[in-house]
Amino acid sequence: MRDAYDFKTIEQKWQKKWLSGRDFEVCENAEKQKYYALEMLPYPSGKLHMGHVRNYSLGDAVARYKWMHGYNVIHPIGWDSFGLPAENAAIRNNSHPEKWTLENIANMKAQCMRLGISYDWHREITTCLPEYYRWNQWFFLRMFERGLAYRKKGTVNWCNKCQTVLANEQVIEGRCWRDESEVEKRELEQWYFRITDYADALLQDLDQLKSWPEKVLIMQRNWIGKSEGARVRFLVEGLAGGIEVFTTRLDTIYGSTFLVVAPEHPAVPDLLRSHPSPDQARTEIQRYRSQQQTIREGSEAEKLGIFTGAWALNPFTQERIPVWIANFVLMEYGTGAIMAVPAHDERDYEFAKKYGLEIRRVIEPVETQSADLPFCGYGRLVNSGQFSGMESETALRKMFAFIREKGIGEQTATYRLKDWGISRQRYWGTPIPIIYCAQCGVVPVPDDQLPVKLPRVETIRLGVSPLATVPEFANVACPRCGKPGRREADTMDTFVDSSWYFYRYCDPQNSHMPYDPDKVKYWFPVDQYIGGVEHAILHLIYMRFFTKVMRDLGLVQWDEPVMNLFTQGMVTKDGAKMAKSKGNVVDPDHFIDLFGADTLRLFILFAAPPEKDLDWSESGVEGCFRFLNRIWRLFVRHEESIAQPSEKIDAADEDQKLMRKLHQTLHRVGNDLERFHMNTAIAAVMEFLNSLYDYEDSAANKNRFLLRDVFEKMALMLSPFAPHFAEEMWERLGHHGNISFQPWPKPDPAWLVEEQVEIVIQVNGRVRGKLFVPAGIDEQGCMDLAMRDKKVQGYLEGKTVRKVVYVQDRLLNIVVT
RNA sequence: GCCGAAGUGGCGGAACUGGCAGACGCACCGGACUCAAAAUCCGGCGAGGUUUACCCCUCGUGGGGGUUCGACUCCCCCCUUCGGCACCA
Repeated sequence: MRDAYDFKTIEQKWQKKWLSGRDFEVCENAEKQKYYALEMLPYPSGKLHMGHVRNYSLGDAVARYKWMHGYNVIHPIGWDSFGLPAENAAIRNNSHPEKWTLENIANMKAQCMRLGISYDWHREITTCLPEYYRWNQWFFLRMFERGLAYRKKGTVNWCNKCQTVLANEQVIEGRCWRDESEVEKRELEQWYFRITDYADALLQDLDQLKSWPEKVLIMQRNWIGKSEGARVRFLVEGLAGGIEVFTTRLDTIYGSTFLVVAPEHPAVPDLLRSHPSPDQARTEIQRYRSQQQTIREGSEAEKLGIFTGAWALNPFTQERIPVWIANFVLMEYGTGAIMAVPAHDERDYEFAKKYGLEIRRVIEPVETQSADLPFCGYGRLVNSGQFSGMESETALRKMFAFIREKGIGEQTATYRLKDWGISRQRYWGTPIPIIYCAQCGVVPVPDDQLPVKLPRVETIRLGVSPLATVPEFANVACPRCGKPGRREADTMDTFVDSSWYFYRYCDPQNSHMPYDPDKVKYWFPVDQYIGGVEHAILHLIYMRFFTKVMRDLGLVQWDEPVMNLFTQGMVTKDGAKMAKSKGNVVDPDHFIDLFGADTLRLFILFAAPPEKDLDWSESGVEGCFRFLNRIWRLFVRHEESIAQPSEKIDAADEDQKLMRKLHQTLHRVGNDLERFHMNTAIAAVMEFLNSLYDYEDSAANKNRFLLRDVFEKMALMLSPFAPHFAEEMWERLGHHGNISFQPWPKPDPAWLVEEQVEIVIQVNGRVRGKLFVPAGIDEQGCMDLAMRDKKVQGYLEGKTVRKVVYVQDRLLNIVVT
C-alpha cells in the first residue's frame, strides 16, 4: 500500500507549508492587478457546517483561479463575533460570552485550516475585540455629527425571548428572525440610523449592480418599496392643521367620500371631541391598537372602524365627508391617514359596504366594458369637475399642479423602508459611545476616549440593559461639563459590525484610523462577494447604506462596495434547514477524517449547481473519493517515467485523440469556472479521466512526453477544487512553488479544431442517421455524402425534397413530402 | 393577493446562443480478477414495441395549446413546489 492516496499526510503537509511559507499573505502591489475575493464572514456558533464548507470551497476556487491568472488576490476571513447566541450560552453555562466566543473561533479557525482554504490569516478580524469595535463607535460618532444617528421615541419591535428590540429587517412575518417568536410593539426611546435619507440612492444605485442576481435586486427594490403619489391636506372642522393623507391615486380624489386615520394617529384625541360617547370610542380604539401585529396586518383580518364624529372637507369637491378611525390604516406608513375611495380601492370598498358609506364612481375603464366596483385600474375620469374626461395619466399631472398652486399638498414618494433601529438592550455588543448629562443633554464620547470598552459583567440578567448594572461603566463624568453623567447602556445591533468589515480587511491592524484610505483604494471594490441569499435584504442593504454614508463623509470615493455578488443555495438535510435544535447538522470533520478535505470540497461543489439548494446526502461523497483515487493510481503507475521532462515523442493516433480531449477539457473547465459552474467543471475533469483510462487500455506504447503533459495539466485544473492533491502531484512532477501561483493552462486552439465532425442527418426533423464529415464542409458536399447513406436513401425514396436546412458541423435536415 | 425562480431516468444533475435529451456522479445489473469477499478494472442502465443476436420503430423533459424544417430551450394558458413582499393607501 506504499502508493495509496494518503490524504491525511498530504493535506497536513501542504497546510503546514502554506502557513509557514505565508503563501497567501498579500500586500498592495501597484504592478499587479488586484482581485478582492470575499466570503461572508461567519458567526462563530461553534462548528463549521456544510453551508460554510460550500461557501468557502466556492470562494477558494475563485481565489485560486484568479491567482493563476496573475491577479494579486486578497482573500480574507474574520469572525462576526458579537451577538445573542454567545450571551445566551453564557447565561446557560454561567460563564462569559467572550470565553464561549473565542473558543468557538479557535475551533472554527482550525476547521478552516483543515479545509485548506487560501485565507490570508494575517488579515483575520474579530469584531468583538476593542481593536475592531472602536471603529463601530467611531463611525457612529461621525454619523451622530451629521444627524445620521439620532435618538427618538417610537414604536419598536420587541422580541420577548431575546429581550431586545429588533430592526424592521429582523422581523419576518411578524416573527423574530432568530427564534421565530412573536414580535410585540413597544414604545421606547432608541438610537436610529437615518437609512431613509438614502432610500432613493439605495434604489437608484441598484442599476449599477449589473452582476448581482436579479432576485436580490428585486428583493431590495421591494424592501425599499417606493410608491409615488401625493400628500394632500384635508381641512377638518374644529381641528387646527387638518389631516394630511398620502395617496398614490390622486386621480380618484373626487370619489373620496370619507377619511380614515390610524388608531395611533396623534389627532385621534382631538377628533373624538365631537363623539357622542368618547369613552366607548376610546375603548374600541384601544382594542384595535392592542390587536397583535400579525392579526392586524394581513388582508384577511376583519376591517373594523368607528366614526369619530368629526367632519373633513374634500379639497377638490368642497364636500363634507366623515372622519373614521379604523384598524386597517397603519400609522407606520405614509401619514397614518388615508382618503378613502371606496369605488376604486378594495379595502375602502369593503369598509364602505360594511358601514354603509357612500361609494361614488369617478373612473371609467377605457378598454374593458366592466362596470363592476371596485375598479382599481387607471381609466378616464368622470364626476370629477374640471378633470372629467381626462385619462388618469393626464389628470394626475394636472392635479399635482393643482394642489401645489392651491398650497394644499405636494407630489412626493413614500417608502416602505424605515430608519434602522440599532439599539439593543443586551450585553454582547458594541457600546454606544454616548453620555447623558443633566445639563448638557446627549453628549458624544470624544474620539480620544475611544474605545468605550465593554465592561465585564459577571452575571448577565435579562430584562434590563446589562451595562446599566455596572456602576463603574454607567456612572461617568460628562465630557463637556465634568458633572456626573450616565453612559448609554444599550449596545449596537451586530449588523453594524458586518456593514463595513470588508474595509477593515484592507488594513486590519490600523490603530489610528478604521483603515488607510490608500490601501482601501487599492483593493476596492470587492470583485466577488459570495454568501447565502438569506442576507439579500438585511446585511446587503445595510452594507450598501454604510458605503454611501462613508462616501458622503469623504471616506471612500464610490457608491457601491461590491461589484459581483454570488448567492449560493442553502445546504439542507431532508429538505429542512440544518439546525442544532433539529439535530440534523452534518459535521464536516467526519468527512474530512474519512475522505479528506479535498474530497469533501470536490463533492460539495460537484453535487449541485452552487446557486441551487443542496439537500445533503452522503451517497456520492465516495464517488469523489474514488475519482481522486483513480487519478492517483494512474499517476503513481507512470510516476517514475514522467517525473522528469523528456524528449518530445511523435504522437500516435491515440495520443492525438487524448491530446484533443485534454485541450477540450481545458477549454470547458475554464469556461465553466468563469460562469460559476463548478459542478460541470469537475464533471469535465472526470470525463477526461475516463478518456485517460481508455488511452491506458488502447495505446500500445505510452507516450511519456504526452503523459507528463497530461498529469501536469490535470494537477493545474484540479488545484482550485482539490488544492492539496494538486500540490502533491505538482511536486512529484518535479516542480517547486505553490501550484496556485502557476499560470492557468490555456487550451491550444489548434487542438480544439476537429478535422472530422459527426453530424446528424434528419429527415423531416427526425434523426435518421449520423455521418462523419470533414469539418467545415459546405451544404452541397454534406448533402452529397448524406445521399450516399443507405438509410437516408430509404427515407427519401419516392418523396420530393422541399427544403434542406443545414447547420455547419451540426446537422442536415432534409424536408420531404 | 402581488412579484420572482424552478419542475428532466430509481436519485443528484447535464444540454451557455432553439439542432443527437439524459454528460458526470450515485444506486443497481453483468463480466474479469479472487478459494471467497472487499477493492479494482471492463461493460450495461428512460419507457414500450418488434425481433428476442445485432438492427430498427414509437413514445418521452409537470399538463394543454402555439411559433418553427426542428422546442428541455421561445410565446400563451394551467398545475405543483420553493423564495420574497403583503390591509403599503
